[in-house]
Amino acid sequence: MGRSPCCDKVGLKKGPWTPEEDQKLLAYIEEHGHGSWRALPSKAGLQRCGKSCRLRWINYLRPDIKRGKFSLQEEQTIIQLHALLGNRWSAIATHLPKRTDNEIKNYWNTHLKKRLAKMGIDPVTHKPKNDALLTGDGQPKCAANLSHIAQWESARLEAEARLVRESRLRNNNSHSSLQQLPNPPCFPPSSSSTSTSAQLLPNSDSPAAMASRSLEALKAWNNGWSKSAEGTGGILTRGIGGDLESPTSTLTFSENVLPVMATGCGEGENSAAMIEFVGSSSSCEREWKEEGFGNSSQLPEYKEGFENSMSFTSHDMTLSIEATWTAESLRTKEAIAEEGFTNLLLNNKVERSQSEGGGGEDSENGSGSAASDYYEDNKNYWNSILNLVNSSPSNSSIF
DNA sequence: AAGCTTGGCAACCGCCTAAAA
DNA sequence: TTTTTAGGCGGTTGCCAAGCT
Repeated sequence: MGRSPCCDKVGLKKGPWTPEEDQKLLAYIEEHGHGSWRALPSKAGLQRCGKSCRLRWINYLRPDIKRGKFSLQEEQTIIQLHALLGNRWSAIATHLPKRTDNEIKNYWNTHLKKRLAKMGIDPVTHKPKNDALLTGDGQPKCAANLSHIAQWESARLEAEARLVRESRLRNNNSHSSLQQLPNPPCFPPSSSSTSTSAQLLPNSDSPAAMASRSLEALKAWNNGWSKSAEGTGGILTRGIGGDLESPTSTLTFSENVLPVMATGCGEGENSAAMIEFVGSSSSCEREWKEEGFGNSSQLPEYKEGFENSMSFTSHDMTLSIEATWTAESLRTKEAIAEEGFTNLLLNNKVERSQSEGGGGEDSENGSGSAASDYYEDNKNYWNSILNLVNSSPSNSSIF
């Protein structure tokens, strides 16, 4: 039962804006700022409701709007963030500063969604539609892991975003110019079985206390990473243990890993968050083994995909399919920057489906290839999402 | 050339949330 | 503490242009 629309008033104009109306609105805002949108139309001499003025300004008249075709990089960013955030267009738009949420939403609905669907990727779940790795009950075997990982990473990012925001508030609490970021909605979804950052950071506390606790929480989080990394031969592996444990998710941080980023958002960080899929990989691997694939060294396409397609340097493919990006992998960054992650991913899909062609999915015995590709794509896909987010502007209001 | 279909996009609508009263 | 209201968000609609028959 929301409020009645603000445009009920008779006599208010609806529909497309005329150049004259645009001019009036533009002139008024340039001179006075928009102030109260509700009061603006009468002050500006417009027969429109405030909401309509606001939309027109935000989506069209604002001077810092970039219009026209979306670049490959922008497409990639949208796809990646959509995989992580879903239809939260305003959050996605914060990573494309010159694009409006409406424009992104439209572009998704008219272009990207269809393109992904064409490629056989479910635009909602970002997973292959005809999943050859379905379990008996029709659930993708690794889907739950991916979902959990995304949820946990989201929670972590939320905490980081809060921390940054709160630190700034703390440091600049007298600066009214600081833009307030919107309070993030509860995320990850309620299905998440353990603590979320929302629980870690109760809203009732003062910003300073919250910042302090945020810091502690993040320290604990990151300490956990580094501690458990000891003895893993340089690959920092951490099950989300203790009170942050997720039953299915395992993330990995690496101190010396260089981020493979196609977006150009991040450059030179020494630490990049990367999903190692240790939990999911081993479970997937176990499942593959159970299905007669033996060990993962019998997944040549998987390894080849790492070495060629994404230029990974693999470590011990047999044990846990752990892989990391080393300095050698930097060429990947350049390659991807040229080719674009989206193309890389989507072309892989196309080529694969074409090569599988005619006979469709080899869902029986031949699923080794599909399984490995699926796994590889998941890893690549989500790693790149996380790298994207990790290298995003610190003031991004992603949540 | 005319009619029809499809795709793209601007704008609207309804709901939610947080702030103000 | 409760109610009201402005702003914001995501879903949807409807218009228009381009392409097709």
